[in-house]
Amino acid sequence: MATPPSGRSTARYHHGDLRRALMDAAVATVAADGPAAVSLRGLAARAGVSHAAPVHHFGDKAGLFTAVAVEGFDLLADELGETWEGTGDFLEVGVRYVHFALSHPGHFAVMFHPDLQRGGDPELQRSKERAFATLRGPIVASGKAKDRRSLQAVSLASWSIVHGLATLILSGNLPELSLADADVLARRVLASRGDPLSPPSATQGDFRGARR
Amino acid sequence: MATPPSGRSTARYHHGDLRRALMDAAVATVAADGPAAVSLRGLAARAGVSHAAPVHHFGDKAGLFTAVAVEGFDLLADELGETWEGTGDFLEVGVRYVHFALSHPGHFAVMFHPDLQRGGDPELQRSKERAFATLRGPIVASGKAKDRRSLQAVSLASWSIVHGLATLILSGNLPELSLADADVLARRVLASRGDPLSPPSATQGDFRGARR
DNA sequence: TGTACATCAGTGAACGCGCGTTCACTGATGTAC
DNA sequence: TGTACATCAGTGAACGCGCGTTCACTGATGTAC
Repeated sequence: MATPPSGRSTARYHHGDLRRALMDAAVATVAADGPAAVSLRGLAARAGVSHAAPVHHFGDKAGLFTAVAVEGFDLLADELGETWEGTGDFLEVGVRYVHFALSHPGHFAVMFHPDLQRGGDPELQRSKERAFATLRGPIVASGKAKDRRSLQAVSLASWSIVHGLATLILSGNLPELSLADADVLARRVLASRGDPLSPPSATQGDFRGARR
Repeated sequence: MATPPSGRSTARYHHGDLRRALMDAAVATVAADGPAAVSLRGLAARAGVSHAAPVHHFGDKAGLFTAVAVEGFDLLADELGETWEGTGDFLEVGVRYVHFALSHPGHFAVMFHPDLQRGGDPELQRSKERAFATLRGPIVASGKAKDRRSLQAVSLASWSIVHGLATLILSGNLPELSLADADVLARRVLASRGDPLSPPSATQGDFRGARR
């Protein structure tokens, strides 16, 4: 048996790599029409195989979405890690998060809808933890978060703003943007954190101390 | 004809208020299982009428979701406006945004999925604009956003962080929280904006100037 | 006050469609000897 | 090198189900006179 080029040894029998083709079809379908538009029959048709074939590879829809989520978290961890290593700039890590979401909309939607996935899957846990570590790492390393509670608040604030911006763009709540324009917008948004509502002398954060 | 208690004059014929009952069923279904779980037949069954009845009130699913979105934006505008009037504290407006999302998960999901709605609907446009004005208003009033571009960046940053936090909680990406605990968490997250990565002397924003 | 008519909310049968799942099968690839 | 067998990816027919939509209808409410 010819070993397939990628790591997975059970692929590349008849179809070539049906597993890969089905995941690609799923990702493209989610990106175009959302997770609700995915059906195993539809993916099979798109990959050019009979409608019962996907069962062999993923069991059911949740199995397929779990595989997509794992791949997505691994890709995200790679991209964020690379950005932090390359720039040492946490703002750029945030910009990259948004960039990832917009350039992998199919993966992104599946990753953050746990109800589509097999919750207990150990590989999913691993890839998720690895991705979160790339956001948490730089914050911990800075030594600014004294205790667990403040680490939680700070990392959740960072995660929320980039996740919120990505979500608003992807869900169609902002005007259409090119990928390059989105990078510029994300950079501007993340750099704009001086609080417009606090007194000029004590600019701290968007929300802090904002009183009329 | 007895005028129904609420404004809408065509309701309250046979069923009592089928329009209201169908919207309630839709909101509850979305909150429990997401928009994809909504079918006109299912809502009809839930409201105790025949499966063809909903067509009379909404035409189709998009019509129903549009009505839910309008109601949601109006509720959100009421709540945010009331909070700003009552407290004058923009941080509390943010907390209230998250609180609204968690206490009206069915409305919230529909509101921010424009592909479910009738895009051109004028009442939808109006209610949306009114809701956005309650976020933009306090920022403009502060006079801190000099030009259009900085107003855009600042308001989008504020919107992103609260929308992101709400979305992460609702989509099941954070541990389960009571509504009261979520208020506390939101307050802590929004108040934590001192940048953990910038030098102690120039604390500005989570992302700004974060270099190793 | 009473009758005749118009309106319209809601009914129920019927349609065609795409879905997930099951199951006996085919045929290509890999392995034992 | 060659044959016989095992494995397993993918097939295709069949099933029952819930869906949106259409359509002729019923019957309650509102209105004209």
